[in-house]
Amino acid sequence: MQSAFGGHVRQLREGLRNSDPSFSVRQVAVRIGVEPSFLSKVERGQSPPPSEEKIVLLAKVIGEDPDVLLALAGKISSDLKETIRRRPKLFAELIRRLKDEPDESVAQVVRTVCDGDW
Amino acid sequence: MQSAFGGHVRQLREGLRNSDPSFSVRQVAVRIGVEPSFLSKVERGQSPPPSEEKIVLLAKVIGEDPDVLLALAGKISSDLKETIRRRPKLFAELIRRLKDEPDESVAQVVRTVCDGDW
DNA sequence: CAGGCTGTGGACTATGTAGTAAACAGGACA
DNA sequence: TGTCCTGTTTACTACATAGTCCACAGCCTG
Repeated sequence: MQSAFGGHVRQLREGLRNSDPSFSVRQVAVRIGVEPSFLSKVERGQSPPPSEEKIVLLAKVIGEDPDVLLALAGKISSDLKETIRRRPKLFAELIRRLKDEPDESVAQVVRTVCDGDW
Repeated sequence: MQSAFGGHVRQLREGLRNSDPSFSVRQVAVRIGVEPSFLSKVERGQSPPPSEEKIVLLAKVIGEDPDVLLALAGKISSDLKETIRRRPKLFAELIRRLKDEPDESVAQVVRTVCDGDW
């Protein structure tokens, strides 16, 4: 596979189209502000994924998590980038430490942050 | 200011040049594998920062933390990107939760991960 | 059978990225 | 005074990103 982004989008959109015909390539394209031919090519992997902005809009329209869709496009939300960019050493170390930890451990850290009295 | 990257690099390089004349624009440029004219432009902010690869090399040569130099260039190390990309929901939530926490709190989390029995 | 929808194909474009190549001007020094 | 190193200027290039625009063929419906 060469990106998985397009196929995933197509699958979600087609699913929605079963109950609502307005989820056609053309109409969804218009809703996110691109040409239908472009969305068509993106869904078939003939064009690389669109910009972050369009991906976020698309996520809203097809009901997917924006971070997940961005990840499938090989991108990362610019607000996360900015957060890391502001304290690079701190966040770089944190992320590298958690890199190989299982999901549950990372989730535990998230919960700790949530509960803790800092 | 328009990027701070160039100025920072120049400052570090000039500092090193005081005790070792081999830290000239030309020679450092050769060491990291770019044309001297390019490094010159980068240091003066006349060209945008170079690629991640060159920035990491440059960091080694001038003795700066690669993550810090990448941050000054508005970039993030690709290994961090990849880690987030693999588990987008998990890491997105973690980073957003820590976004506004003080350095010490984030450092505490890092230590927790370090010590903890997962 | 015309008009409207559907998806798609091909050509093109503008901007950004990541530099190279060649030449020029000034200081040091032998 | 010639040559060597210094930083810098200008022009140019190759490739990626992020799309647009127009055209076409197929289906359905009044």
